[in-house]
Amino acid sequence: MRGHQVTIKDIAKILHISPSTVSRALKDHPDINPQTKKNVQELAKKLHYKPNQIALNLLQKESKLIGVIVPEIIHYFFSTVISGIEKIANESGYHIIIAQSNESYHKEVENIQALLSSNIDGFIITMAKTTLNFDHFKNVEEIGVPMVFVDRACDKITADKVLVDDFDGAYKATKHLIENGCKNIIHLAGPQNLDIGIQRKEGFLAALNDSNISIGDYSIQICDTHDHALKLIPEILSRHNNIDGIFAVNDLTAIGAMKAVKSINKKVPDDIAISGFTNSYISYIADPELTTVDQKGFEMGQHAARMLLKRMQSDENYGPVTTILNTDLIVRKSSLKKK
Amino acid sequence: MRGHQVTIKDIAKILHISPSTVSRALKDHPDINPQTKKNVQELAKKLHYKPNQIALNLLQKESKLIGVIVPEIIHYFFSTVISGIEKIANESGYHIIIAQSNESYHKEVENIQALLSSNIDGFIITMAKTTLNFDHFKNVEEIGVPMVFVDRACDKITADKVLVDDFDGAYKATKHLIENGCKNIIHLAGPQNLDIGIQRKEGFLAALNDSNISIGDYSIQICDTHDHALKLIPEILSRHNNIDGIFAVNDLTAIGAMKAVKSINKKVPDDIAISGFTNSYISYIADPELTTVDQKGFEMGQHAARMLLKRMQSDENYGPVTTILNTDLIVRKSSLKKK
DNA sequence: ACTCTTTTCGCAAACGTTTGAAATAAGCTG
DNA sequence: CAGCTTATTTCAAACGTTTGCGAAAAGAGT
Repeated sequence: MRGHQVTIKDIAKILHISPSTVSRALKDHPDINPQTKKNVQELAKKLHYKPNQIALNLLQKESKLIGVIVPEIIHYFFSTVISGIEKIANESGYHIIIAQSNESYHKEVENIQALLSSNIDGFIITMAKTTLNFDHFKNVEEIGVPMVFVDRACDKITADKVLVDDFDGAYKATKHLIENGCKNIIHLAGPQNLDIGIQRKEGFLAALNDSNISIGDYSIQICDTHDHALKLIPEILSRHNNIDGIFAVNDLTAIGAMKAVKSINKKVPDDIAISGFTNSYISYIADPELTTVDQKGFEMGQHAARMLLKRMQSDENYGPVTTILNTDLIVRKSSLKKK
Repeated sequence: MRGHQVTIKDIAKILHISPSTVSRALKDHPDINPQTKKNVQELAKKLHYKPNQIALNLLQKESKLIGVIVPEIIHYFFSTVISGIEKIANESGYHIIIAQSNESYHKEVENIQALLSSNIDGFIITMAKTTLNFDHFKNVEEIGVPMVFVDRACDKITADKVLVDDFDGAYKATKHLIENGCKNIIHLAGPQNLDIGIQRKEGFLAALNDSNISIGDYSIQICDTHDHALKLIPEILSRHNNIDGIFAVNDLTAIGAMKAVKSINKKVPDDIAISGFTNSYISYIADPELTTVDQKGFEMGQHAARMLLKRMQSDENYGPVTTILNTDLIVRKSSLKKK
C-alpha cells in the first residue's frame, strides 16, 4: 500500500554512480566532485529523498527511542512526567514510546520484553503497584540497557532514580495544617508496601510529634481512593467528632474526603481543613480549592530524561545516581481556617 | 556502554552451524534436524536470545510503530484516546510513539516531520486548535503513509476519520436540561473555527428550537476554559437573573461555571442546572457530580487504531472512511432539579 | 619517461535477519 | 554400483546505509 520510498540506490542508478558516492555526496564529503555533489543533491531534493532511519538504526545499533513505562497515563501526575520526558528527549533527537502497565505486574513484564525487542535505547519506568518480583528489571540491567526509575523506585536494582521528598512534603503539609489551627488531624494513607505510602505517613507522624500532638489509634487510615474516602470519612467523623484536619496521600482522596465532609454539613476548611498531595489540576478545580503538595511531575520527567541521556552517552560505567527533588506546599483555601 | 545483544550469528558460531540453520531452527522449520533444533532452542533460551526488531523492520520495510500526535496528554480525553489506541495496537504487535503538539501548529509540523523520518508505519492525529494550514498532512498523504484523524478532522485531507456525534450529544444534553425544568439556558461555546465548537452549538440551538424556547442574544457565550467561566458567569447572571441552566462545551468549563454559580450563593442544580461535555473524571469529582456527555475517548482510540491497521494491511486503495460514534448522556446530580 | 601525489570514485564488508536455491551426505532401489 | 530420493545444511542475496581501503585517472615534479 505504501509507495516506494526513494533510496540511495535509486539515486545511484539514475545517475549511473555507486551508492557510496551518493551517500558521500549527500553529506558533503570532501572526496566528492562538486559537480557530482550538485547532481546528487538536486536529484535527492527533487525526489524527496529521506534517509531510511531503520537502516541507520541497524547500522548504528541505536533506535533513538526511549521506552517509557508508566502505570496509567490518565493520571495527571504521570502525564506531566511524560511531558517532561518528551521535552528533553526531543531536544536531543529522541522520541518516546509509551506503554502502560495499568498497575499490573504482568503487563509490565510484557511491555519490557516487547520494548526490548524493539531495540529501545533506554528505559524510564515507574513501577506498577503490584510489582514484587524484579527479574524483568534485572534482565534489562544484564543486557545493559540503561534505565531510570521515576517516583517509585526499586532497591534491588542498581539504576538511576528520580524521587521526590515524600517525607518532607508530608511533613510540610501536616505542619501547615497544625499552624492553621488543626489539633486533631487524621491521615488517609497509601498502601504500606510502597515507599511513597510509608514516607508520607512518616512525614505526617513526624510533624505531629514535633508539635507534641498526640496520635490516636484512628489517626492513620489506609485509604487512597476518592470513593473509599467518600465512604470512610462520615463513618470516622461520627465516631471522632473533634477531628479538624485531614491530610490525604493524594489529591483524589482528599477531594473524596472533602465531598464527604460537606455532605454531613461540616464546612471546609473552618470545621475541617484538608490537604492533598500531588497538585494535580483537580486540586485547583475543587471547591474550595485544595491545598496540596506539588509533586513536580514535569520536573521529575525532565530530570529522568536528562539522567538517561547522560547514561546513554557515557562510556564509563559510573555508579547509580539517585536524585531527590524537593516538594512545594501549595496553599489554597481548603486549609485556611478563618478562626 | 550497552552490552552486546545475543544474535543469531552468536548462536551459530557457538554451535558451529550457519546462521540460516539457526534462524530456521528457531522457527521450527521442518527441514531442520530435531537434535539441531533442540540444541539451538536451548542455547537461545539460555542466552536470552531476542530477535533484533530493527533488522526485521529493515527486511520487512516496516517499523511496527504508530505515530500518535495529540494536543496534550494531560487532558483526560486524549489520554483515554491514547489508551484505546495502545490496546488495539499492542494486540497486533505495534507500539505507539507519542508526540504532543501543545495545540501549536508549529510543533505539529515538527512532530510529523520527525516521526516520518523515524519510518513510522502510520499516523493517528488530533489536530491542534491553531492548525489552519494543512500542507504537512498533504505531505504525509503524498508519501503514502496512512493516517487517521480523531475527534478533530480536516476537510481538505482525504483520510480516515473517527468523530463523535457532537451535534447529537449537545442536543441530548440540552434537551435533558429542558426536560428537567430549565427555561432559560445559556451555552458556553468553544471556538467557532473548530468543528466541535460549531456542532455543539448547533445541537444546543436545535434542542431549544425543537422545544420552542426563544434564544436571547446572550444565549451563546464563547467561553471554553475553567477560569473564563469563573469570571464570566457572575457577570452574566447579574445581567440575566432568570438563567436557570448552563450547557458548557466541556467539563472543565462546566465546573468553572458551577463554582461561579455557587460563589454567588445560587444552588446547583435547583437554581441553575448544569451539563458539561466529555465525561472526564473531574465530572465525577465535582460537587455536585456533573451531568455530561460521554465522548468515548477510549472507543474512539480503539476505532482509530483498527481503521489504521486495516488501512495499513490492505493493498487496495479504498476511499476514506469516516466513522461517527454515538455519545451517551450521563445524568448526574448537577442537572436534576428537585421539584 | 618515471615516480609521486592528488582527486574522484567504487568495492566490499558490516549491521541482524530471512529465504530460495544449491550443496552435501546418506540411504534406498533395481 | 549407478541413479535416485530424502534429510539436512549452507550459500548468497536482500533490506538501506555507512565507511575503510583500494583503484583509476590525471596532473605535477624530476
